[in-house]
Amino acid sequence: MENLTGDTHGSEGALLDRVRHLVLSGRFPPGAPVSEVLLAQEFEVSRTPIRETLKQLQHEGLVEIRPKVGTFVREPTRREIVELFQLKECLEGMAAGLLARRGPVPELEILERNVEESDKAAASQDAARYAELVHEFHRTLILGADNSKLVEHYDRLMNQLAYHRLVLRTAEHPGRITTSTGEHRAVLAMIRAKDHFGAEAAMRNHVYASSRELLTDARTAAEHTLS
Amino acid sequence: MENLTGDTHGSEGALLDRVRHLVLSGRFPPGAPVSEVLLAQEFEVSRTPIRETLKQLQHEGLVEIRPKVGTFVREPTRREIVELFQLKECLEGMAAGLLARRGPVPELEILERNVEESDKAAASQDAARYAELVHEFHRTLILGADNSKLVEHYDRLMNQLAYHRLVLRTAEHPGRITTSTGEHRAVLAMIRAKDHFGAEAAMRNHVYASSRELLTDARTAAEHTLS
DNA sequence: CTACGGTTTGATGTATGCAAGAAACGATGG
DNA sequence: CCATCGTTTCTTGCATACATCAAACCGTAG
Repeated sequence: MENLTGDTHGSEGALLDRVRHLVLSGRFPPGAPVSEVLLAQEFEVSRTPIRETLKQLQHEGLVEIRPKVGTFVREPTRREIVELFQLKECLEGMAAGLLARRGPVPELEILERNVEESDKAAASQDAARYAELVHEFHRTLILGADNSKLVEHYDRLMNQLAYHRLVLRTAEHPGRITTSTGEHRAVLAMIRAKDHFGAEAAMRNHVYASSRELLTDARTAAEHTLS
Repeated sequence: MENLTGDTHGSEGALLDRVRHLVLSGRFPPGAPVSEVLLAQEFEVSRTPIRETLKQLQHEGLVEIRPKVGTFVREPTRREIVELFQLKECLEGMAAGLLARRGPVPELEILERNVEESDKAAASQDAARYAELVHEFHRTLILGADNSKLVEHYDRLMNQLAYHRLVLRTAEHPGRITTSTGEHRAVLAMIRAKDHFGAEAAMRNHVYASSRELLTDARTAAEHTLS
């Protein structure tokens, strides 16, 4: 589950990943300032590489840099989250379509095994394992599209969604587990049938359903917090 | 035609845009080294802001930074270009669909006027004006989707496509002019009819056709260069 | 009590100096 | 003549010092 984005550019990206992980860990509440000197002390480096890292994170949408003022943890608005899910739907639908066109590729077998494992995890009510498998399914699908630029944009998108904070809650819905696996199977069936059009539609439908679930969940969770 | 991306973050982005413009101007051939000190002298600033700028451009895919070696103008491979056009098709199709759902919005009138102007430009064989209008059409469509994250990803995508180098050649095909406008009209008709499904399909078709044209053009251009 | 202006403070933005490493160059041995 | 190894040189990578600016603070006047 470590290294979600998969971008380890040698030794440089290590710092970026560490800072990103720190920001996403919830140690900084949304809107909190992220001081350059504090991070520099934390990671025992100078401000210069920290600055570059923060610029990257700003580009990823994780933090907001107000010039001459400071860097702050960015809390995405509900609207932005909806927008990001629309994009997710678009990109993952595209991936499903492309994968369907490719024919029999090794990624298909990985996806097959994934749904099998998902069934086992669902049967044993292993929410953590199930969430991991869901993540793996989506990422394998993206990788299977064989489009490196799609992967790049998808990674950026998922970073913007602050993956850790949002998506992992899906597994907390026991009812959602079977539904999700069923939708995964539907997508796979379309891909196997080389129906790229149907595969795209099925994937879009799945992403849309998941996002709706997450969004209503977030709303009720927020209401619970308020009450 | 300046400021293609529209991202002028106060005074900071100015340098970024200038460096990007310089890199895209063809003054550096693909693969050429982009020295930090040279850029620093060119823009009369220190190496520090130049470094940050180059990191951004690397993130945009315009340059490649080899650690401890240098920064080099990145020549996208043909495959990458194809991948980017696939993404373009996906994103612009999504935008057309979203715009169709929105109903009557001011962007629609802008698009209407755009095709009118395009006809005029085509009639007078004003290739430059036509190219400008084509660009404006696509960007208005993206903006009309009312999805800020889509705009961000689209801008990044267009930067990666090294817009100046590739797309502006479209207008050099006299035959393509009318075809393109016709496809624009088809998309607009679907949007007016609130057929978001058809709008997306029409837009995808248009982007695909344009990309095919550009890619074959690039191939023949390369062959001409070689002969 | 409130509004306003000067000051202080703390942050970022930039410039510069030094260290480290990779590629190019040349000398040397075969 | 060619391969190889040491050296040189140019680059980036990082650390530090200074400049700059925004926001908070406080004292004062109304």
